[in-house]
Amino acid sequence: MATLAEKLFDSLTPGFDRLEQGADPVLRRSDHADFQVNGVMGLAKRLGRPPRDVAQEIVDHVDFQGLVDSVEIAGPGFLNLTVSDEALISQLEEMGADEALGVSAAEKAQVVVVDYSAPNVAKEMHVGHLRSTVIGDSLCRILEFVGHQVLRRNHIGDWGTPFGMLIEHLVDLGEDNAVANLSVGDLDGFYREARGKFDADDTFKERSRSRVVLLQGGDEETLRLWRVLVAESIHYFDAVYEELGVGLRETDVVGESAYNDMLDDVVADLEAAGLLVDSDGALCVFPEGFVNRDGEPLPLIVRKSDEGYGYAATDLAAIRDRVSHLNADRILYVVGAPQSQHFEMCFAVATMAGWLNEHTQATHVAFGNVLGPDRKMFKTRDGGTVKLKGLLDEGTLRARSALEERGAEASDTDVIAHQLAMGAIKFADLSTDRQRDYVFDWDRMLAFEGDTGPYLQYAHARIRSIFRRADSLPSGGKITLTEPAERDLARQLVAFPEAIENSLETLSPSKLCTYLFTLAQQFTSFYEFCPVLKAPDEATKASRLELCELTASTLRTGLGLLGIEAPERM
RNA sequence: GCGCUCGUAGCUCAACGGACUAGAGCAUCUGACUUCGGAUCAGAGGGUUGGGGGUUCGAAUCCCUCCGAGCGCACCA
Repeated sequence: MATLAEKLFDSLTPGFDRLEQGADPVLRRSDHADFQVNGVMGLAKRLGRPPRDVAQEIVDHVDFQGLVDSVEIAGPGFLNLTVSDEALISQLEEMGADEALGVSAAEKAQVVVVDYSAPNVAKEMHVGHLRSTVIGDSLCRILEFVGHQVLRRNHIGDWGTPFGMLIEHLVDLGEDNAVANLSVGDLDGFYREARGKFDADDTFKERSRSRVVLLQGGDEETLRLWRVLVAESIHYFDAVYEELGVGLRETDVVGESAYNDMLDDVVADLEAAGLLVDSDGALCVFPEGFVNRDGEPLPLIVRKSDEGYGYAATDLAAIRDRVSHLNADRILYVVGAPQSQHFEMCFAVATMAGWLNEHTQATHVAFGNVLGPDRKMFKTRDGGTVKLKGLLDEGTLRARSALEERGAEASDTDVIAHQLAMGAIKFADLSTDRQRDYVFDWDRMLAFEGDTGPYLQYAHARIRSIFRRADSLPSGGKITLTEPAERDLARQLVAFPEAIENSLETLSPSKLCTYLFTLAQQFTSFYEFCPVLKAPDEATKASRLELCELTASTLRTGLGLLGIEAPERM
């Protein structure tokens, strides 16, 4: 269905086209009216005419067909549009009848590969994985919501030299013992012990090195041991995803090792394209525009001088595979900002090789670091990395005690505490612009006041509470907008599709967060001023119940797209 | 040194080249409880948008320059 903004845009177009074909009205939401048109000034300038005259001429030639109550020419040449209540109401009714709440499906459904989370085998997931996992998950949900086919890819670190020492450590412990060890979830302990022996014990170091050779050589027994490590780790990751409520499954895991067999082909392709240069024994591609410290061309090292492959080769193989076998139209990499140069180089090389082109695009969806309250990298008190699992558990504990303090209404405190905690953590993360570093602060995100996940969940729970007390449920009653608070709420409700569109365009769930917070705020204001169950008459009550229903579904749907649950009560 | 990202209220953040008051949230202060859930609402104070130039009818936003922060810059991912 068409959004209100689209309808207004369409009625404005003839007025602008008369004066200049294709001129953009630059229609925006406004504080001064419902919408404002900013395009007149630019157009007037191009025509060399006084802006207010142009504005008047446009107004004279536009038929809003009842969408607009008043058009006012303001300031240097703005058009302020006040939308008619009838238009707002019919928009709300369309929205209510639409499962997608007015969000139209993408014009062309694309195959979108979203690469996110990517923890390392035999290493604990830490805060660094939180943003990738949470942002990636939300983007997947939003993309699917508008009809794209999303392929989630968990590019786990399951290959490379550290596996020599890890496998040898596993052998030392004895397999059963090691598995028991790992399944407890103490992956860091396992890794640290292996590392410790590797640094301290020359024999162990030597064994590790030969083990790497065996692994790369495809030795069956070594591979079997490696698979044990990988399987145990994935099992552990799954538990974390489950707790976090993220849609990543074991079938989404396509780790680095999955590309081993394709690396030679990557080299062959690049060689055939004449891109490979031998530099100190390493096979490199030198994409234009990248220089090192000394101003010399910077290579992307495809094959190291020891003939081994590094992560650049794997990343290139992944692009090649995703384009040619998965038929991806788009590939998103939800990976930290520090890697941006690496991805720029990979994308440049992939473009040179012809894997990426105007039909298939790769985008690095970069995000900033997680900082502690001291604005430094978030670490534990003794300087260690913060384990993700511990963080999630702590959040749940904190949420539970907050619930108990307030005398929770719900009986299943454990479930609610968990939903609140995950909502708080995710919302805090998602609501900050991706690019920026973000400050992790329990007190703020779980304060349950202000711009937080729990505030949104609370707004939703309150609406559900009204329905529990109501003798009749919303049943498509006629909506009327008399109070200002009703009108403000209506205006915000119909803007939902714009919020989704905006999030998608910028690949920033934070836009959706802002929208939902404003919606929740406007709802609570409405709730304060407009009694629903004690409305002055039955018609008003029915109308307000409709507004409640629409708000509840919008909140539930919006939170769902962020990966946040909307409990019935709390 | 080069490159990328960024600098907005005491703190955490918005603002797609647009307006008469640069917005929210937290914190502070003032009101509102016989409450459809006060985890709330209404209101107040708080800003030369890091500094300086420029482009523009109009700049937090674009360009230049300086200052400051973080990250990256050849065989680790």
